[in-house]
Amino acid sequence: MARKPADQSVSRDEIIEAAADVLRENGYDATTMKDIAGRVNLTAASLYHHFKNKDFLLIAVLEFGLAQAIAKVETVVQTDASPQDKLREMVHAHIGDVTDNPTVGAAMVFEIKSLMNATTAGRGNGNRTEFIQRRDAFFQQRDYFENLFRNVIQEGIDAGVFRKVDAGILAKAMLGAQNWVGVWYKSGGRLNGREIASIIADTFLTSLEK
Amino acid sequence: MARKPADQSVSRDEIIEAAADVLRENGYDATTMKDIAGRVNLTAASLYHHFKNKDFLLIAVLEFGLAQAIAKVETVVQTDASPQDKLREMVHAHIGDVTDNPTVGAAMVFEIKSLMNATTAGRGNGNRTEFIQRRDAFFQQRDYFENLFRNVIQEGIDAGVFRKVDAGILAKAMLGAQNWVGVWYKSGGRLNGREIASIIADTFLTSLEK
DNA sequence: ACTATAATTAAATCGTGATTCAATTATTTG
DNA sequence: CAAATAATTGAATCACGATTTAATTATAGT
Repeated sequence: MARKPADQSVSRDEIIEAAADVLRENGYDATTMKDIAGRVNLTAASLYHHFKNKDFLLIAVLEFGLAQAIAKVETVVQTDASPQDKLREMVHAHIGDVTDNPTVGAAMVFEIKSLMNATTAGRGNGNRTEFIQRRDAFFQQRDYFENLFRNVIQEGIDAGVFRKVDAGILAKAMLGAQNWVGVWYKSGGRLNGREIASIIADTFLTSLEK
Repeated sequence: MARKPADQSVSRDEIIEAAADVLRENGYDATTMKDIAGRVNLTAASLYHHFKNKDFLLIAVLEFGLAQAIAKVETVVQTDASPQDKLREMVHAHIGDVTDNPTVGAAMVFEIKSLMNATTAGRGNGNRTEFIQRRDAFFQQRDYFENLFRNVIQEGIDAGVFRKVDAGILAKAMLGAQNWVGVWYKSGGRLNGREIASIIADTFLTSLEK
């Protein structure tokens, strides 16, 4: 009943993934610290060694998921492919991320709500301001992610290869459709992630054709 | 401290709308029965006269919102307009619903999660089965709603006015984009609901052109 | 080896919030 | 109007779950 030997020790990242799992299944409030701890054979109390409180654990999960999505999409953006090809690959990257990591995918849709309303009432309150900052930073990252799409769309328009549309709304529509996949997707269904991505990418690219 | 005179009396529907409001702001778990009751000048205890428990109140809100959306979209479907015009109007109906009733709109996205995980642990348990039924029925309605879109898309394909696409996925993509509007839309923003609907309808219709 | 630091835990706090109860007043029905 | 029903409420219950604390063992640094 104390520190576990090195090989049974649990890392911060392992906790985050476990938390994402449970969150996916139960949602923030329905998920107890004990549930999360259980997944990695720890007790609830142990989690407090790694995270200040439940809110911070939640935000860590979301940051993790978003960072991953951004990373994948960014590599595509940095390519020197045509706007069409870039956008197509970005859709694949995002949907691929969402489908083969449904755990995080759904969380990104559902739990942001919990994030906005997070209390961080934890008695100690210097936390509160720190939390607010992390949360705001998170939402900025969300915007950044969305802008990756918006910018490529705009690039295409400026380059004359895309029809002239409202890039901002288009980007939001795309993210809506793509995020939603994380909600309804079930592995083993009629189509796999790649196929779904193809159809959705095709839908928007066709719409953008001049 | 007992029954209020007729004019101050609160109806079941008023409670549902108040609940939708609070839910929109705080999310299911963060919303207390007291919060909801407060909105209509009742006490938490009073709510139990109208709803068996919190879960049933939640489902009542969602049923209400979905029924409303379905009603609007259905009237368009029954029209004898062309698939193109029908689909355009359906998008307007849905997004219009979501934007001028954001309260319910966001709930439809976020709270279904709470619904799936609803406990209805209420000691009395004959409730449980009843709840399961209501919940299943609700999800069937969701499917029905989605199919309204799917069917019109398919009609268009069959009639040769739409490009041949996977109607099922298209419908999901559309609903994803449209539902998402309820999440980011703020009245007073750059565009109003009608304008947003136009852009999104245009996006998908263009994509479906032969 | 020895000391400081890290990781864990069992057990104790502490609130909060859903639900239940018994009592009370308004409406409705016959 | 009397009885039955509806709508409400304040005051208990009752659990559960986040967080804190003090103690304990493993590792790392020197």
